[in-house]
Amino acid sequence: MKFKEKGNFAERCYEILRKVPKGKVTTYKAVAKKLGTKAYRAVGRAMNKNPHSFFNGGNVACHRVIGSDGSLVGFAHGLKKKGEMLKSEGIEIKNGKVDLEKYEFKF
DNA sequence: TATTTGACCAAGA
DNA sequence: ATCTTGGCCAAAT
Repeated sequence: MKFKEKGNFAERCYEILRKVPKGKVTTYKAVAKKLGTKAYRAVGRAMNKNPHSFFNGGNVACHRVIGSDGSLVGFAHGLKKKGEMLKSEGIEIKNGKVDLEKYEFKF
């Protein structure tokens, strides 16, 4: 009984993102690792789709996900917007980057 | 079914 | 420090 359950992967990502408290951020790598995979890219791609975005009535903080380097890699509505949102949550951004040491939320 | 893509990452030049 | 290359995995086309 091997159920591939494709599509479940993305759902998992959203669940994890929901666990990230306000004022904290996580990295694609961390999420992928949590899922027990190395599909960093797949995670980000799932965010791009983000069926649970705030605009869709969901509550997945896709903007709290950043690169392992602390950079705001990308955002569906523009990196600029992403930075603003993070600042609004109390996260300090320096030179377009976030201090992972301070704001990275560990599961 | 096969190919391409993507909000990544690490290493090399 | 920046740019390029290769590798990784899942979803889209």
